[in-house]
Formats: sequence, structure tokens, C-alpha cells
Amino acid sequence: MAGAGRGAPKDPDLPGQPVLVRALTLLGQFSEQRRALNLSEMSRLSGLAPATALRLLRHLTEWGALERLEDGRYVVGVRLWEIASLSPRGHGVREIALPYLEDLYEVTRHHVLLSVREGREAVLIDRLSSRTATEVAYRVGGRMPLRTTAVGQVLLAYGGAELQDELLAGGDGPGPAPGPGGADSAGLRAVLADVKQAGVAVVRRTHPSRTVSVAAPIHGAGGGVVAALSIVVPDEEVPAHELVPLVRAAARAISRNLGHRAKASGAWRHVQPQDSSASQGD
Amino acid sequence: MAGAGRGAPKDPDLPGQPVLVRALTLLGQFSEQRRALNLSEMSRLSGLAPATALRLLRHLTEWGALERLEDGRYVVGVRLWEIASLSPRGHGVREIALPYLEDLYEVTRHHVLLSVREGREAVLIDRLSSRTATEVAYRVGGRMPLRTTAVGQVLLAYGGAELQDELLAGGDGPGPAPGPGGADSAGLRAVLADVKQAGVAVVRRTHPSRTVSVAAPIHGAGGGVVAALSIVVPDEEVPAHELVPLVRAAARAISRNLGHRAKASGAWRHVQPQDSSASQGD
DNA sequence: TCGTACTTTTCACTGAGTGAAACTGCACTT
DNA sequence: AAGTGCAGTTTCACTCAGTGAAAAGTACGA
Repeated sequence: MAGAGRGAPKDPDLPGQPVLVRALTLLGQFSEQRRALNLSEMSRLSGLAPATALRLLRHLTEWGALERLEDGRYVVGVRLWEIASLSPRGHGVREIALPYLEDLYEVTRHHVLLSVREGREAVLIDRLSSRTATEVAYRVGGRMPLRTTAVGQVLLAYGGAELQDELLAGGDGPGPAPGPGGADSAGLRAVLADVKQAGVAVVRRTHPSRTVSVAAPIHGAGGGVVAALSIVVPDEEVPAHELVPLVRAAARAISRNLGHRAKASGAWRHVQPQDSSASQGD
Repeated sequence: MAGAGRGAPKDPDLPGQPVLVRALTLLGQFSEQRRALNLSEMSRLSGLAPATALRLLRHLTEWGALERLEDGRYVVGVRLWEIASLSPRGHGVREIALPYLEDLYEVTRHHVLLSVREGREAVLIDRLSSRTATEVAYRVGGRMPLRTTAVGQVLLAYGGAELQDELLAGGDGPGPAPGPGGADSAGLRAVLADVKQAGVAVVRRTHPSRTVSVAAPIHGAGGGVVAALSIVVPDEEVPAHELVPLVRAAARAISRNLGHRAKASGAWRHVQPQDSSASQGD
């Protein structure tokens, strides 16, 4: 890029940023509640001078990353969506997992979710829901907290100690921090330990409605956990312990299809009786 | 960006490109058959110097547009997928259309496709397929030709004269040009006229397998055609004329949900008897 | 040990990118 | 009809972010 131009630094953080990062910052301004933005908004939100924002937006639009509505506002373009559909952790896992998610859905007729971890949150990759199932809080492409959701707990449990420390110490980005000094760290650690050794997370919620979620880890070819699968049912409609084997079986089938070779031996015998999976009120 | 550096222009086209465009060019190198690329490949394919490509790739990776595998190769990242899921013409239409696609799928148990136009091709936004349905040629996120597919013909028929001229004159990007001098222009024009006034396209194929596709246009709030919906069935299993009302009804329901107010009046009476929809061998 | 291929760092040079200011066009008010 | 305000766009002199060849580092196989 070029210099900070003639003018003095307007914003303490922004001026030194490379062009590319500035352009990505522009892209990052789009969100579920801001799907269409005009120049002034983009400029204001990103902290870029209008002239600069305009130039970058033009390049992005020309390439197809953005599209322009008749009223002049910018929206995310199909070209970008198309490239993004090549994301292995996005559409990639989805393509492989979908048939199994469908099986699970056909059998239970409740919500089936697939997520991956991105930073300190989970991203919902796909969701199958009948119109008659309970209300859902999350949108495909949206983010979910790691601490309080079943998929989140699975991803967190298998995400490595580093991530857990990070999350238990600091805030988990958006959303309220757990407490002043890291309130329920010990509790969460215990939950995660249970999840990890049971191979499932069970989370009970009362908030949007009374539900139970059961989630299991999906392993990639390298052995690491690359995604998590869960099923969300109205509480007390189906006993959770009946769902556990279903969810685990589906997750294992998907893992196998991703090239994961399950560890041989007695894990089977160990895990099965240890049915007391992690749980957390609300 | 900065100058062409010390060296003389290496490639006649590339050197003058702005940084942002170069970065987008890098993104554009990913394709279905190239989902993971290493530095040398990216550098070679994009025509950028390795050092330059590396710097840009680092920025893209840092932001999350790309992710790096253990072996050093780059793949499209979840962050990009997440932003892209906000694309109105991508996941946007999908979200609204999905329930209707599902209905269509439940009733017929055959392939149901949803596409939008992007330049001179169609992009497949979603596909519902039972495992027992006929084989499919296209992948979600992939491109389909406008001339030879039912959805393509719908998008083309409603895409304006400019687009049609463009496509009939020149090549349609990838894929073989129709013929030396624009072979079957007249034929295609007639087909498109039929499609437009019938409100459906019917295409018969023999190639991967014998199938009939029936497609109908989806209108947006502004009245323009924003997407096309189609159903693909094995030939002679279901008579095409039985599918036409199903597909049209679904397309209209989706249009209404997108805020389209159907033109009042006798279109109904006109269109219905004009059942001879467009068709094309292979 | 050498060879090859890929990745990363270095560095002197320079034009691509910068942003304040001016201008245009539109909507709404006085 | 003249005035006000704001979003979008263009201009332009300045300069530092970006450049790419070359060199150094790394990994793997013969």
C-alpha cells in the first residue's frame, strides 16, 4: 500500500494496516444483522476514509466478492460464496457428514447440528430441522459459544489445554465473561474432563425452551477432532441416554469417512459403562 | 501497493494490478480440483513472485480467509465461509427456499436444484438428493452451463437481451463454444422465447443418464428473476407435464416469500394451455 | 554427502495507495 | 425558489507500503 498519505494518522490503530488487511476488515463488517451496508456505514465501521473505502469496495465488487444493490448498498457476492464453498472445514465436512446427519434426522425428527471451532467460538456448519421441532437459537454460518453448548463443549474438551486455559482465563470474545475472576473454571474443567473421557457432551437448557443436547466429536484423518455433531430434543421427550449411542455412532461413521482410523482396543469397554456424561443446568 | 519493485515486469499482465486484486486472484486459484495449494502452486498459478504471494497468503491466513494445513498447503478458511454465508444470493435465497425444496423433494424423492446466475454461468446453491436418485453432475457451489441445463435456460431466458446476445455471440467462458460462427443461435433463441412465455424450461438429457429436468424462475422483490429451481427425474419415470405445476407452484411460493407480488390477471389462463415447454435433446 | 525443490528472509527502490478537500447530486426544509 | 445536509464520488500532491531478485534456510530422498 502507500503511505498514510498526506494527512496525519486519523485513527490510532488503523493507519498502518496493509491494504489487504483493510479490505478484509471491510468484509468483516458484514454480519447477520448487517447484511447490506452503504459506503458511509462501511467507512464508519471500518475506520477507513470514505475515499479509501470506496476504492477498496470497488475492487471487491469488480471481482465479485461483493455485489451492489440498486440502492447503492453492498452485499456479499456469490463469487465469494462459491470460493468459500471449497472450504474443507466448511462445506467440506458438510458434504461428507450430510448423509449421516440425514439418517439421524430421519430417525429422530429433531434438530441435528454440525459445527467446527473457529477461534474461541463454534461455527454452525449445518442444521437439519423439521418445521415442527423446537425453536432453534442458531443459524447456519452463525457462531455459538463454546462453554454453554453441547457441540461447544465437545470442541473445547478436545481443543487442547492451551485453548481451555485461554478461554477460562480471559473472556470468550463476545458474550459475557463467566465471572470476575473466572468464576466457574473448576466446574467447567470437570465437565470437560467428563466429556473427554465419555466421548459425549450432554447439555440441558431451559432458556429458549426446555431441551437436551447430545454432542459427539468427529475425528479427521490426522486423529484430531475437526467437528462436532449434536442432536437437540425437547427435554423429557426422549431420554438422553438413548440418544447417546445414536449420536456416537453417527459421529464415528463420519469420522471413518473422513479417513480416521479409530484407535483399536478396549476403549469400547471403558467408555460404554461410563455412561454418566457431562451435564450442565441451563 | 508499491512499485513493480526493482525488477522489470515479469508478466505482461500482472505487474500493474493493485494488491487487493492480486490477493483476490490468489483466492480465485482454488477450485474443486484444487482445494489445497502450496506456495509454489499459488505463485505459479497466479503469476505472482513467490515472496509476494507468501506475504499476501500470510495476511489472508492471519485474517482467516485461508487456513494452513500441517503440510504447509493453504485451504479456504471457515472465516471466509462464514462471511460468505451472509450472501443474499447464496445462503440468503437458500434459507428462504429450503422448506419448499424439501416439500418438493419429499413428494418426488428426486433431485431438487436451486441456482443463481453468476456472469455467463449458473452457480448451484443447493441440491437435495436421495441416495437412490439418478447420478448428478453438479456439486453445491459448482458452476453449470446456462445453455444446456434447465435452470440455466430459465436464468438465461429471463436474464435480458444483453446477456443472451453476449452468450450467443462469444463463448460462454469455460466449455466448448457452440460452433464456429454461433451455430444454433436461432434454435436457442426460440427455446428461450418458449421458456419465457411458458414460465418453465424442460430439458431432456441422455448423457450421464436419461433424465428430464423441469425448471421454473424465482422472482425477487424487485420483480426480476433472482434464481431458478429445478427438479431432475429419470426419463419416463414421471411424465414431465405432471412435474410442471409442482415446480411452478414451488417457485411461486418461494418468490412470494422473497417479497415478490405476482402480476395479477390472466397470465394464468394464457400459460396453462401453452404446455409445450422448451425441450432440447441431450 | 550431495542434490533438488519448496519455503522464508532480506533489502534497496519506487509508484500504488493515501486521505483531506473539493465537487456533485439528491432529498428534505424553509 | 433558495437553502441545508448528507451520501457518494473525484482530484491530486505526497510518501511509505509493497515489490521481487537474490540469498539463506529447511526438508526430503538418493
